[in-house]
Amino acid sequence: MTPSPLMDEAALQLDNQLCFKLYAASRAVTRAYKPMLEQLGLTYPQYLAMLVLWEWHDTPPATPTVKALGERLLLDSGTLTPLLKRLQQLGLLLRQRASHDEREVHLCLTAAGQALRAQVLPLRAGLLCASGASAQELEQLREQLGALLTRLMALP
Amino acid sequence: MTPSPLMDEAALQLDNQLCFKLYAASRAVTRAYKPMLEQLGLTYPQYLAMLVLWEWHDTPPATPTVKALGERLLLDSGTLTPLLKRLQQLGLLLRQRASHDEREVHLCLTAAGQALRAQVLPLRAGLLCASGASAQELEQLREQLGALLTRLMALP
DNA sequence: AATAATTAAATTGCGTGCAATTGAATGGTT
DNA sequence: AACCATTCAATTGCACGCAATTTAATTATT
Repeated sequence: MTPSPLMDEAALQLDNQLCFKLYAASRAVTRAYKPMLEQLGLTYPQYLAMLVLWEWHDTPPATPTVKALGERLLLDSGTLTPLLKRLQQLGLLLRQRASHDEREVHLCLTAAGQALRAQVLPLRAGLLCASGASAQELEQLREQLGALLTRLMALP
Repeated sequence: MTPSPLMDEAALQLDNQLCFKLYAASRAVTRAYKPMLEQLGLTYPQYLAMLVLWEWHDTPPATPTVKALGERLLLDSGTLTPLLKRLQQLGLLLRQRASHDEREVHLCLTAAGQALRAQVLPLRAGLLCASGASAQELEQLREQLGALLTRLMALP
């Protein structure tokens, strides 16, 4: 019988830390995405931002604000502003002030930004597949992470 | 019947991305640790480094090298060197060149570094407990992440 | 022994994350 | 209308992560 790793000294062993596994797995996934993202010329957070913009390009808001994107990715303007400037310099999107509310900056995919999407699906196909994990297993993990995330977001 | 999120256009929706859930959950956990870590005066990566040093202080290597710590945390010297310098400035450890091999830098906990450990257990008690997740659920998630991590590390 | 190859840290440069502040624009109140 | 509070981006400062290079020390080869 294995004693619960949540009690006593074993509680502080690195291998018993969910937090470390999460931290390490997240970086390992980023590393796994690296070869694919180099093909696209994107960093990992830039790719996530593009995923959202592609998704919203189909079902509005077609040109979301920085704030809306930030709420989706759980990132603030301190992170997003420089990231979006780089995506703009890559020619993938435009950042334009809303005329009806000069505080807002709307993000508008360029033709190149839209076209890039087509390159992703084939590249992505070989990715987690290469990890050797089953689709079912990955989906289960994703759902559990979603549940944890929901609880953590309700905390403070 | 829900179609598999690994096929067609839905494959690129953010909510279907394991990678995003992992990325977001990892940052959310770091956020959840924040109040506790402020009590300790540590950042999250610094805390993970201390966890390893505390663990090894009991069962050797008592004074591991930067390389050994890096292999444990999956971090390189580019990240660890400045982090360890900060821990040294906090008075928690010493960095000293090995006399038998001047390339190696060994990490030696100070009395203050060892003493800090006692503060962690009580603080940690209220943490994931506050997340509302069961210990069983967290342990299952940790094991699945470990399995994914193992596969991802075998990749390139 | 001299040279080449390897190894361990440190350094450099860039792109996040995030707290905190700033600045401009809007909305609400009196 | 004047004032106040709120909101949205941008900015600043600091600490990671990580690729790439550098430096110094050790080991392997010849």
